[in-house]
Amino acid sequence: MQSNEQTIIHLKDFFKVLGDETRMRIILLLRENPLNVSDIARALKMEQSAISHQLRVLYQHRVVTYVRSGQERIYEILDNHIYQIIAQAQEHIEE
Amino acid sequence: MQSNEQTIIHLKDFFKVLGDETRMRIILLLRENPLNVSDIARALKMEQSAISHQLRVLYQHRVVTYVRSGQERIYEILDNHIYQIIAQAQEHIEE
DNA sequence: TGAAAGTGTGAGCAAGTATTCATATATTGA
DNA sequence: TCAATATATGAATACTTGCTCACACTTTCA
Repeated sequence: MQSNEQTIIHLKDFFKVLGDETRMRIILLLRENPLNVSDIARALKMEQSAISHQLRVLYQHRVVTYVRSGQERIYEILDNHIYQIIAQAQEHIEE
Repeated sequence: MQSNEQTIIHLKDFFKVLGDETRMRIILLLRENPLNVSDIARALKMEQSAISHQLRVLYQHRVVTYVRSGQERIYEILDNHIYQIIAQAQEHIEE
């Protein structure tokens, strides 16, 4: 396991993205299936704007991507590998 | 993979702890071997107080523990499983 | 007992961040 | 083209957080 300066920055940035309740909820929600912004907002009972802001963070950090469908954007997880990490964290927590 | 309210809170809290540069440095530093507070501060070129504050966060979240040795506290990682999670995150990032 | 060394801790401050509000942009369909 | 719908975005604000400073606490040893 390497741990130079760049790696450390990338690691903490990655974990920081997961270290927010709203973003974590979005990630877990998208495990079921892709959803558009309004559906996510409704599911989490939050404003569309707040979700949109967080989706941007997730997009910029390559956690999610989206496909257009008319005027909607259907967001989905870019790489399901992230759920392995979350599952491992969950195991770790439950000890 | 379960994802009720409590689980989500625990997950984001766990990731939030890892989502800080200083704490990540400490964690990676302690992979080599246990260290006391002064040594950690010296290694990271930071003030003892700042390290002490962060060690408390790591301790409260059960990432590290310590043994007394005279007036020193030798900190060590509580569960090495955490390095598996970090390694997986690193793989994820490098894609 | 008293000084020294190692560490912990509370207050304060500066920087970062998540949300809301208002509004802009983009797409569709009439 | 124009209204309606979906989403994005900038500004403002409240909240969080990491660090420093000053000092308290603890242990050791002379």
